[in-house]
Amino acid sequence: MNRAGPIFPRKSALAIRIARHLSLDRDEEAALDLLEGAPQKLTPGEPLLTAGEPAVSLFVVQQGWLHLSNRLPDGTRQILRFHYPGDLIGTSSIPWHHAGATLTAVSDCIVTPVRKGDLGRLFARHGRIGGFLYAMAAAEAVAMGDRLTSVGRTDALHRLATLLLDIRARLRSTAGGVVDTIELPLTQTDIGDALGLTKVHVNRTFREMEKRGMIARAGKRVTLLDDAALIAFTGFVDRYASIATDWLPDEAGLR
Amino acid sequence: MNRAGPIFPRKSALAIRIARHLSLDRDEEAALDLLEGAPQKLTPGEPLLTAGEPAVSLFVVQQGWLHLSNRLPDGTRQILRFHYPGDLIGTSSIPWHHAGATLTAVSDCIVTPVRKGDLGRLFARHGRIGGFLYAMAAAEAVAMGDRLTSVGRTDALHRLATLLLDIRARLRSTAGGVVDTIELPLTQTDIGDALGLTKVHVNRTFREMEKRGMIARAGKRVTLLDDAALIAFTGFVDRYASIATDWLPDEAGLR
DNA sequence: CGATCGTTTGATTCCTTTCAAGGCAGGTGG
DNA sequence: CCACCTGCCTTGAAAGGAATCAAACGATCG
Repeated sequence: MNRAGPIFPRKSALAIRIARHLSLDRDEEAALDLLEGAPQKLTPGEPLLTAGEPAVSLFVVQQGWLHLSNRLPDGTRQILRFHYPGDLIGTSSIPWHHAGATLTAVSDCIVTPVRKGDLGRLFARHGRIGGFLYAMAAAEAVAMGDRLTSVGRTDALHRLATLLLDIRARLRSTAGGVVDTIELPLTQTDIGDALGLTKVHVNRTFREMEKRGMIARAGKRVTLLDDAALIAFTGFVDRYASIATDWLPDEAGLR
Repeated sequence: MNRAGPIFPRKSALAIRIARHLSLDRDEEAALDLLEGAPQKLTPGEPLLTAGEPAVSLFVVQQGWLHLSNRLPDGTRQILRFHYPGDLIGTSSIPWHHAGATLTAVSDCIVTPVRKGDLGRLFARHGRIGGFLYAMAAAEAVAMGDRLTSVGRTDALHRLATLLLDIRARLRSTAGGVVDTIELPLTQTDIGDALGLTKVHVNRTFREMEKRGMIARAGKRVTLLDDAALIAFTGFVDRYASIATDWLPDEAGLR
């Protein structure tokens, strides 16, 4: 890797994702090209934005994983969701002047800032893109609802299995191809904080899954051994496979 | 009440909420006036939209409460959030052609439909309103994150206290005035499904809160006895108090 | 090579569930 | 007008899943 400058596609991962769902006209493409600022690198564990802190920008993930978390008065933490390349993150600071939750890098990351004012202009001038971002946010809300369901109503085995399927589904939606082995940059503590479990119990649950032949592990690498069985076991629904845009007018319909 | 036709403000509760945060020009007001279809009544327990069902419309809550829920293969239910007047609901069916979760009336309700295509045109032509809807969705996502944190990381007493504060905060943001007594249309089973607890334990937790002098109950009416103490106890943050719109261009800035 | 962070394992405790059943209020039908 | 049903609230006893407490082990790092 070249240290002199960021190496990632000239096109933003967000622009690529949008273009995959929406056919953009010249104006819209130009607006997206000007949206993001200079790329920024993060190392594992580095906070990008802390809850309560003033926030003037959102960010686009270009490379790496991050997570969004809350901290309780007693110090315990809940991880709300994980973010992957192409995600527009820091949306929790849109409705207020301060960040509503904390963003932390999980792996080495590259992100690009989007000033809130610029996002506002994008919404005002290129509403179709705004509509797509709205749909993306809606899909993410559904995914968070699935997590809440998992945490609120299922035991540790189901929660962990669902999380693994969920992570795999997102990696697939980015990577394109079929992924069946996951390289997990997460510690068992992180996983526990995402699932509402202690790290000790996460560990026991991993072992239980191995013993049952649901997964195989090698270091940080996890392989899902029987897809169909896991999906049947958890009732998992992939929310990332696609996002409908037919409810948005096509270019002509803009009038 | 007059049965001949719906009795609620000519103005939609959504338009009122938007206008409270954003100063609308004539065009935008007109667009909002045409957005919603004929009002529809619901009785308690009546489903408005069921997960998996094809969905062509969202809805605006004009009166009453509803909840959004998921059901697991084994029949258990998780309530994801409650909806109140002024909320745009059914957004979980935006990214797909089918509803992503189930909407059910909690009390007597009046809702008005918004066709997805009409919402799409609103986004494309009146992007500032789209931006506001995006901010509203972001605030709701943060609130759901708070719920997830509560369910994943706190015990029954904290969860219930937080829920009561949350419900009270939303009623206040609608009702305007100071509300300290809540008229709960929810059964203890509903509350359990929202908090990831059994109805039995919800009951014991209510009693415990009474015993500790945190609340008083009379039928379905709950009174929060010591605000400051409850807020300190839970670390509750009111996410509904306000929504920033200064990141959106004002009318002039539209260009 | 000590130090630190993360994983693993065991023993015990505890919060919540499960199972069971009585009580109460509102609605229905005779 | 009242017996009867049904849904919801309430309470008790026992069982269970996960947390807590404790400690050993392994790997990475300066």
